[in-house]
Amino acid sequence: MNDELLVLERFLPYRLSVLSNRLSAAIAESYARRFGLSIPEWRVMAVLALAPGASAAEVAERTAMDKVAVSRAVNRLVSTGRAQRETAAGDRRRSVLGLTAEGRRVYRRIAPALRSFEAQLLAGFDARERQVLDGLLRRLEARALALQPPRIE
Amino acid sequence: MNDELLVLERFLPYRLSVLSNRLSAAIAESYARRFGLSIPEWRVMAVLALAPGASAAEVAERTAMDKVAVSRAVNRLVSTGRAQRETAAGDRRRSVLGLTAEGRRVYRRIAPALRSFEAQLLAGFDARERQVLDGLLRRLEARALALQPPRIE
DNA sequence: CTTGATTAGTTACAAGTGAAACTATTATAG
DNA sequence: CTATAATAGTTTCACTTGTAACTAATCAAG
Repeated sequence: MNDELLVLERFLPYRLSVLSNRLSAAIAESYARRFGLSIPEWRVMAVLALAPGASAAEVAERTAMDKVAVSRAVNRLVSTGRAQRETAAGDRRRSVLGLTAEGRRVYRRIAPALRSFEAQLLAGFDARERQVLDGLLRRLEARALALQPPRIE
Repeated sequence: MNDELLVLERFLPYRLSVLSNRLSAAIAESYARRFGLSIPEWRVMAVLALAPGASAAEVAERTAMDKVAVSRAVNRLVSTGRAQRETAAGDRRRSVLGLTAEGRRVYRRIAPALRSFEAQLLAGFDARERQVLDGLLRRLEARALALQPPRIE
């Protein structure tokens, strides 16, 4: 294979991008249709369900979103009555975020459907294969963080 | 593990999204800095390098982009002198796209750097592991296409 | 204390994106 | 042949997103 050429369809970052976009689009379309949620909003909800009381920075950390995106998503969630924002007692810069009862209701509708979607996605994979996949992804994740960006001269 | 909960960090579509975004961002930043190319522009170039004479629809097909994005990317490439657009002889709706000499020059600078980035990303993987990864991805790609979106009631 | 640096989060603006409407051309049915 | 439908690609408009600048609060050095 000529070293000067790059076949997009075989280029790992491209394949991951296409696969990931297809999955995200299918998933996002579902909760957007039913609840008018965007991807950032859903991600914030998913974190707040497990980490109630988190600050915006913690949510950003755990969702791989930046703080601006979190701020906007939280605003929409608050204005639709799905999340609440208070000010931290000890540090009035920090916000204390959480789902409302309504937010938890929405979450409980979505989370199981997504888990079952994931289960179907992995339906053809036995336990060993899942472990292998997990391990390979874990190593790719680590390398992606450590690697230097391509140097183009 | 409670079936009502979804741990974002272990949810496969989310992991793929974060991994893919990190990789794409690192790569895109490189060719953006050096050549002012966006991701859509680079993808179009990558296809045209291998399939000169393709139409916009063929490019859209092979890059998983929609036709609007292709149209805009081609416009920018043409205006920066990296691609050329002619009208197909037999069908004047269809365009015949290709890289200019300058476009090919840019491509030859970028493609090897990206291949070497991919090589580094996979540096810790032996031949068998690469094959396994390829096979697992292939199956996920197939399932992603076949699967029905989550049904949220 | 008080001043400068840091941190949390928001706002503003420019650029990018997607869906739908549109133009031009070719294909098809009657 | 027309008239209608379908196809290729572009334009438009509303919306999202990303970067940088900003505000408010806390921290740290002197």
